[in-house]
Amino acid sequence: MENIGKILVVDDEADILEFISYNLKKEGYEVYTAPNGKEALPIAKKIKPDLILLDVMMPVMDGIETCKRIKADTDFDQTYVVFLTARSEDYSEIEGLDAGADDYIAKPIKPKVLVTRLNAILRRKIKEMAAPSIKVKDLLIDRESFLIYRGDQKIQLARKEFELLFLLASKPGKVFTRENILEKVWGDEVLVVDRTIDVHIRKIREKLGDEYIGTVKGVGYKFEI
Amino acid sequence: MENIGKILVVDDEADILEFISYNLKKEGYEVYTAPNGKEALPIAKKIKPDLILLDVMMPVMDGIETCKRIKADTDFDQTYVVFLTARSEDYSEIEGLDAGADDYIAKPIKPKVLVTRLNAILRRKIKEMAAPSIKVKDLLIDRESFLIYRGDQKIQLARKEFELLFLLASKPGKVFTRENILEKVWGDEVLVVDRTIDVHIRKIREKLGDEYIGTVKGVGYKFEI
DNA sequence: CCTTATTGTTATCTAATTGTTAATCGGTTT
DNA sequence: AAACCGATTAACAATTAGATAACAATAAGG
Repeated sequence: MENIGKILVVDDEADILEFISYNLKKEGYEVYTAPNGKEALPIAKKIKPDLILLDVMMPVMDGIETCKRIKADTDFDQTYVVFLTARSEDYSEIEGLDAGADDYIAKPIKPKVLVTRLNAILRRKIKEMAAPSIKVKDLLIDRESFLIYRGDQKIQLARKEFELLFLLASKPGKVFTRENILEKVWGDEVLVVDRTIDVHIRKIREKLGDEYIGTVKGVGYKFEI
Repeated sequence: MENIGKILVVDDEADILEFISYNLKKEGYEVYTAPNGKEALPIAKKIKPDLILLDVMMPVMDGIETCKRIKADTDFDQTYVVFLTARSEDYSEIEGLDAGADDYIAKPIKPKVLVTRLNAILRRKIKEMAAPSIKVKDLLIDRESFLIYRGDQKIQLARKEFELLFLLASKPGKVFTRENILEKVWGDEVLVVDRTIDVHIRKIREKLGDEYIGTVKGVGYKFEI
């Protein structure tokens, strides 16, 4: 699996650290760990993680304090912070929000929930940072206006169609498997059947012509160079 | 987080300085500090802050005096000054007004209040500095008179309708999400439901015709080029 | 204080988008 | 040539988002 992001996990219990770490690595994340807030900060400074997963209750420096320091540091403008909170400590939700956390995950942690939530958060992040427009062949695919320009012709695609084309066009020539596409365009919360993608591909071809999207039988689709 | 403005905070108490600084940075402001009026002036000269947050009671050079000097300097035409005043020192309100302050915040400071007030002030500032009128298609959208001119026809929009149209027209073609619109037109203190935007869009379309504002389903609205 | 205009909410209707299914096609394999 | 495979395509169904109208709350002006 490709490299999809760096995550720093901070928790004082070695078991939990390993459990989370294992599950995230399996997912393809680059995982770093720290046993408390104090040690976490310099590590974070160095590796610039995309996301920091922070236990609220820790010795030395707790999650709230760590989060505050992270959010106060402009180096971490691009870093998401997610709290791990025991369900009983729901007071932390208030404090945590105040400290600037971006999301919460309640303990006990289920691997599926963990991975799903983090995927969702990081996908959002990637989208926000994505280039607003792509130029390929004679097309300009423009996120600002959600239009495809071909010469002075404007072509309007439906939202999903647009996202799908945008994905393929973001790496012309690369074959995206249906699994890929599903994950990136639909997100893993949603469950749709494979054929749905084919149908959307067809709609795009109808609107743009057949010359842009190629089929690689048994593998997936790609934007033709 | 985007860069939304530069703020210079001037106070002789290091604790307060840090407290304010932290809360404003969290909000995305670029924050500078100074311990008194005398030191504040050269810093202000250099960084040209959008807003100066000024404690009234300070050694070396107090807030009133500092404010007078700032307001006397044409370099700071564009700079807002907000006083921090202890509730008991209400006399300062008179003096402060006299010195040309734009607003007051009473100590003890609550982070929410601080941030909300400054956001409001700076939003107002941004609006005031924005181009007073926009020409798009056959429309002249004029802030001075809050009127829309089409040829020699004058069209009157309600305030919110005007602001909304003005926003969309400020970047013709760009799609604004409802979230975008809410933030820019309503501001984050107010909470209104998404449909409200739709209704305002409809009102604008009623008054101007359907050809100006386009809908991008699942995304938002845009001013049609 | 009353009236009116503005602003905001809600429920219903409509149309576009999105998703499913199944028949069909074209190429490959046996 | 028959069976097989995955992709294409058309037709249809489900879902969702937005338009709209009618109404309620709030603010502004006389």
